[in-house]
Parts: sequence; structure tokens; C-alpha cells
Amino acid sequence: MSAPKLLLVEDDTALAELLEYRFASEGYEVRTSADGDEALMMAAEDTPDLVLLDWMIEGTSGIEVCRRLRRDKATAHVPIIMLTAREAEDDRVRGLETGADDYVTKPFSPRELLARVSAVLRRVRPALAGETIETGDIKLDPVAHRVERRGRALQIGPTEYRLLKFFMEHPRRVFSRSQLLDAVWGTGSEIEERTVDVHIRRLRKAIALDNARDPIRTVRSAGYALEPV
Amino acid sequence: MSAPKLLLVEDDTALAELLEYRFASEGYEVRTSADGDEALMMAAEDTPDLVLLDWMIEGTSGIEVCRRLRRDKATAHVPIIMLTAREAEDDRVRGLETGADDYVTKPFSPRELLARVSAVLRRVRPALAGETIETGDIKLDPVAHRVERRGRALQIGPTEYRLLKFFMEHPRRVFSRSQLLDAVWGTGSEIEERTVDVHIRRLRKAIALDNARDPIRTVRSAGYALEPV
DNA sequence: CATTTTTTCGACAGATTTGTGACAATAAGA
DNA sequence: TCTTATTGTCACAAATCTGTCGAAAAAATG
Repeated sequence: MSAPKLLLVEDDTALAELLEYRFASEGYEVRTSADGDEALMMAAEDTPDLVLLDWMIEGTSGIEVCRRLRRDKATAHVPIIMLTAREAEDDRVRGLETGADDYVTKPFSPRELLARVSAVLRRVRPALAGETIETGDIKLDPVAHRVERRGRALQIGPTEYRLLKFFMEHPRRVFSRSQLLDAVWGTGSEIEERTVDVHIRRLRKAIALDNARDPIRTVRSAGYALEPV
Repeated sequence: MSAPKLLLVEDDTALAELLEYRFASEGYEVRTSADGDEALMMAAEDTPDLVLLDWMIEGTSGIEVCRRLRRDKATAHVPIIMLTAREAEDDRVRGLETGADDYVTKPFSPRELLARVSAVLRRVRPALAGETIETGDIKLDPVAHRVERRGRALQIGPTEYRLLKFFMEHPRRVFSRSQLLDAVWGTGSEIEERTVDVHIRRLRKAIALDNARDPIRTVRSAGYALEPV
């Protein structure tokens, strides 16, 4: 399984290094920035799976970073855990309103933060936490790299697996062919858009059961979506 | 998702370039003009989603541009944020009276302006921010690209979807055929006006339910409007 | 009531978009 | 090395959508 990618935005160097070390040793891939604008750039370049955001950083404030992350389509759904020094109620409230998923009040133990991160990831993108995702009657176990539907194991190729996993992480949402290319094939892949159609067909075939409805919805002139049956 | 279109009216070239760059990198589509009359022409050609209007521009004054935008049916309801250099109370009051939606006092940070723009757009056109819109008994989810009425999913073609979405973003308002052509088909589409009628009919058919009233009102010799049931 | 204007409706051919099977190239595994 | 899977593209078929007409219906006008 691929290591969850964290983006840590923290200008206290000592704390940042400590956390970086602890998370790395727990199997996370961590990148750090002390500066809000830089962090936003890093997030834009390579979308992280979760952002740890200090509320009190220099330059662009934490709340603003949060807003901007939410506003950009690519990072709009990345979970954010804010690290706040203040006990101040309204800071937390404002944070959660702005779209943070959870907060941790300083001082905190690395262990506590690890637990929160794991919890948020489990809730938002179960596959990253190594947990089985279930959408409708389809179950996907990212650790075993196995997919089953109504108890029956499905045989499914690598690309179709990634495609299905992506869909299951964002059920009901419509994705254009180019969005799917970016998400499943990687940004900048120079692949024909129509190729997506072919893989959709292969995926449909792979997850088809005699008496089950096709859970993949074609949205004409827009793209495809996975609808839980 | 289509990028929100902004029209920036600002004669301070340096500021204009800065803003243009920042907004572009946030996913907006920006056109700029330093001149009031030119700006009005641009707005007429391709209706923007929001206008950023400097109050103190050369030639036609900001307040006049604002008035004229409000007077033209096509741009009457486009939100306007005015950029005012003065702290002067009466300038802001006059602006809001003339029909501006919000104001930002110079000097301001691009960040602050971004926040205002986002807030105004969210308030005025939720679908641009990916929120579901609800008009009467019809619900439209732009993310899932799905329309339902009284809980029942509707089957609806691409053009009818765009048409309905536009109507739902501006309920109760009457639009002429040429306004609809501009908004739904795109400016400069060389399509027969009568064609709108046909798509209205198709939309009516698509959203019809046995026991429900037709929510689309025909306004003879003027156009069509969506009336929440 | 007859006339004029405007809108609705059904039909249709052409255009777009999507589904599908086949195929060569490449990668992976035995 | 030899087999077997997987991948990305095509070309063609199938499905769906589009823009226009012209006739019929409805609404205003006088």
C-alpha cells in the first residue's frame, strides 16, 4: 500500500522536526513547510492525503490557508487537522467552520496526533488507513489488494483496481475523463481521453455479476460516477 | 466545473496585473479593462459571473458603470464588488445604494478580496461552489450531476441540464431567448432563437411528473422563467 | 369574430458521444 | 526464453442529442 502523504505546515522548527520523524517512522510520507504560501504551492504540486496546519504561522494565516485549500478543486476534499496553541473557543469554531476536520490543542503528544491522523484518514479515505472500503455491495481491501462483491471475489486488473478504488473513495461524484486520467494515471499522462472509456468498460465487465445492476453511471458529456447500489 | 468569470475594472495597471494573476491562479477566468465604457462593452459581450469595479476610474465613473450594468437586463443581476480608495462613508453608501453587493477599501490584500469574491459568489450562485441548489421541489446536485424532483431522479440531457441549472440559479427571473442563448449555449452561438423553445419543451418534458405542475412559466413576447412550485 | 403574433408540438436528418471487439506492443511471470 | 496478462488505440456500431422545419394551437389585437 502506498504511504499516506502528509503536508505539515508548522513554523516551530523543533516541533516540525519531531513530528516529521515520528510520522516518518510510522510509515507516513511527510513534507514540511513553515510558510503558508509555500505550503499552498506544495499542496498544488502534489496533492497530499492530509494537511496538518498550525493556526498561528507567519505570513498567510492558518485560516486563510485552510480557505484556499478548500477553494482549489484539487485540494477541496483533503482533510485538515489544525494545530492550535490557543484554547480559545472561537478559534476552534472558526477553524471548523472554515472546513478543518479536527483540531489538536498545543501542547499535544505526537502519539495523540498520530491517533487523530489515523482516525481522520480512516473516516475520510479508509483505503489509506489500510481499511476496507465498502460502497454499496462492493468491498475493497487495500491491504490484500482484493475486491469482492456480495461475497464473491472479483478478478480485476491493476488499472481497473486503481480506477475502482478512486471511484469508491469518492462515491456519487462525477469525474470527467481528464480528471480520471489525472487521478488514476497520474498528472500529465499523455493518454488519449477515450482510453478511459475502454477501462471503464473493462471495470464494468470485471465487477459485473449476473443479477446485479451496473453501479457505474455514464453522465453524457460529463464523465462517469460510481453509484452505490 | 466551469471557472467563475470575473470582470475587473481597474485603471491602476500594476494592481490590475497583480489581481489578474492571483485570481487566475485560484481558478478564476479574469478579463480586465481600465476603462468604464470598454468594460460595459465587455460585460455586454460575455456576461461575467461577478464584477470587480474600481470606484475611481477615468472616463465613465464607477458609479455610472454600476448604474449602467444594473440597467441592462443581461447584467442587472451580476454581483458587483466595488473597490474604493476613500474611507469616505458616503462613497460606500452611494455604492451600495447604486446596487453594489459589497465593497473593499483600498489598500486591501488580494487575499481579502479573494475571500469576499468567494463569499459573494457562494451566496449568489451556490452551484459555482459545488453546493446543491433547491428550487421548489427540484433539487440539483452539481457535483453528482444529478437532478431529482420529489425524491425521484430525473433523466435529463446535457443541454437541458445546463438550462435547468441556469434557471435554478436565478429563480423567478424572466430571461429572453437571446439571454438564454448567451448563458447556456455561450456567447456568440449562432443559433436560431426558436431553438430555445424546443429545449424548453424538452426540459419541461424531462422534469414533468404526473401530478406536478409545470414550474416553467412562459412570458409571452418576453421569454421564460422558473417558478418554484 | 377574423386576423395577427407567438408559442407548442411532432418529426427528422445530421452531429456527437459512448460502447465494443480486435489488435499490436509491452510488461510480467513461469 | 516462452507464456500469459495488461495496455493503449483504432475503427465501427449503437445510442443519444441537436438544431430546424412546418403545421397546429393558443393568445393577443382590433
